[in-house]
Amino acid sequence: MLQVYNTYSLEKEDFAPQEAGKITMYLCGPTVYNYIHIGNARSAVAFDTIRRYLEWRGYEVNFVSNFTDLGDKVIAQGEKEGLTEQEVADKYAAAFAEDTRQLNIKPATSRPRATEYMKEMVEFVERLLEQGQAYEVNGNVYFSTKKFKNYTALSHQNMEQLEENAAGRLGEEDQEDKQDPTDFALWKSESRPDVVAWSSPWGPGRPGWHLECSVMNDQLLGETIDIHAGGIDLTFPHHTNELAQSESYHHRQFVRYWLHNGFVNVNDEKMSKSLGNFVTIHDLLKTDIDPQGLRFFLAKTNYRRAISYSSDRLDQTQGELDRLYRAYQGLLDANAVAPAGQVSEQVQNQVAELEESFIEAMDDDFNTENAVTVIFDLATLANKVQNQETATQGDLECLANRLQTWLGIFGIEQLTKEVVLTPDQEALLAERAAARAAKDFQTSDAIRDQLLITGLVVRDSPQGQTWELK
RNA sequence: GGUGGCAUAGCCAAGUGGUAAGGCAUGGGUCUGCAACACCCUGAUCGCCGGUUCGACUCCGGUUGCCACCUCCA
Repeated sequence: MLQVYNTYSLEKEDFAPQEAGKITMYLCGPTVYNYIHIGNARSAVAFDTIRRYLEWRGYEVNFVSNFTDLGDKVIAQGEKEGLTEQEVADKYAAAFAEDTRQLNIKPATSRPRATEYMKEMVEFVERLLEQGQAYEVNGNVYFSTKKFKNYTALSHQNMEQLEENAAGRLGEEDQEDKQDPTDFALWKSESRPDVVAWSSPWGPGRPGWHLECSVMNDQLLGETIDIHAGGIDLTFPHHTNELAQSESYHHRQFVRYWLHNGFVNVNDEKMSKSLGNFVTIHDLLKTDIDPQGLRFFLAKTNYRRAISYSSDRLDQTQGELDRLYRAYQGLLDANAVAPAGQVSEQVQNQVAELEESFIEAMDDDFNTENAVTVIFDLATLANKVQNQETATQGDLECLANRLQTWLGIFGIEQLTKEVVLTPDQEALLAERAAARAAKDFQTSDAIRDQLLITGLVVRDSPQGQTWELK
């Protein structure tokens, strides 16, 4: 039985979607005003991994994730780069697509943009006004938090505390307009002449930051969705306000399971733009790192746990992944010379046992640490079996298949590395093979060192030389 | 101040009452002409104090340190 930790209840709960076999899932996507950093990518990777697991378990997942393509940050970036809001959004949406492609994140079922839902957002606000949940002042529309019961249920905050904190930082304008310091904007008037604004019954303006997610959920997934995901920092105020809006609008449960991912830390601090301790995926991928190593680094830690980022840790993870690559490659190599035959009962049983463990781990709120342990157990088994003369092609294929499947859930799908040899390397390898045949080990060892300098690790086996990129 | 979370070997980390999974690194061994790969072996009493219990990393109380949210933020 799959269990997930619900931020709303602070407990692991049995997971059952509204409709058997189908899951509606929404992930809060980025504001497209800049390149994403490792922390942003973690959220995308974590929930992509969860999605892949759910799909492997047979669910059909309708996965919606948005782009916020308006707002102060987009405007400010536009001024900095001399671009319009639209141009900024397009540029960084494209960059997001490229970064996430390299991290092998599956495209969302739908990727809506806020500006595509202006009409619906205005209608949404109108209805909240009609219902008396909101009020309009000077072209701004605010949501009355006090008129929504259990406003703090998701964030587990204390309403009095929240009010006290909010009161202490109200701007002048807010002070005049807001009836209560905890009220939040559904619509903000915009009168600056050179800034994009949308028309509304309350005059030109822009939607409040939480509105788009409520509206897109409503439009694309329905009144009640199964999973709503995002970073833990979104719990308050973003998700709190979304929930308040949507449930006020529909008068029914908005989200069945709230899932929140932990941060990527640098020196025990949250990676963030404001602290300046961030590394963008865009820059990182320019280096010679293996994108899959980065993906594995982000995916192998349970989504709720904090990840400490450092290049040393990234390297360590790469070493782990390389071991898995080698196990897989070994299976393929062995398969080429193994006798044909069905999978043996022993291998079948061992693999079945491992699969049970794998599922048990992932069913426990996506315990990826334990799932990875199972993958390593499988790799060890694969390494042993491929060295046995009795191994059949059926055995090897069975093991390779499982390794591929489970790593695939983690988003690691390219398990073999295509090595393109330079003419020099080819010549050296041929020369070395000849030297070895002549038992001229001094020459062959020298050539091995030479090849290592060119980035090629050469190994000898009974079948001859093998090589891989360093 | 309020709220949520974390603290296990050099590093990453599993484990919620019965004498501490796994990976990386280290050291030793087998294999190898040598090496690499692979395989085998090798390490911690679980932040601290107290309590409950036949027995606690695991429950309870306290304490220390760290992080996050309460303002935009994955």
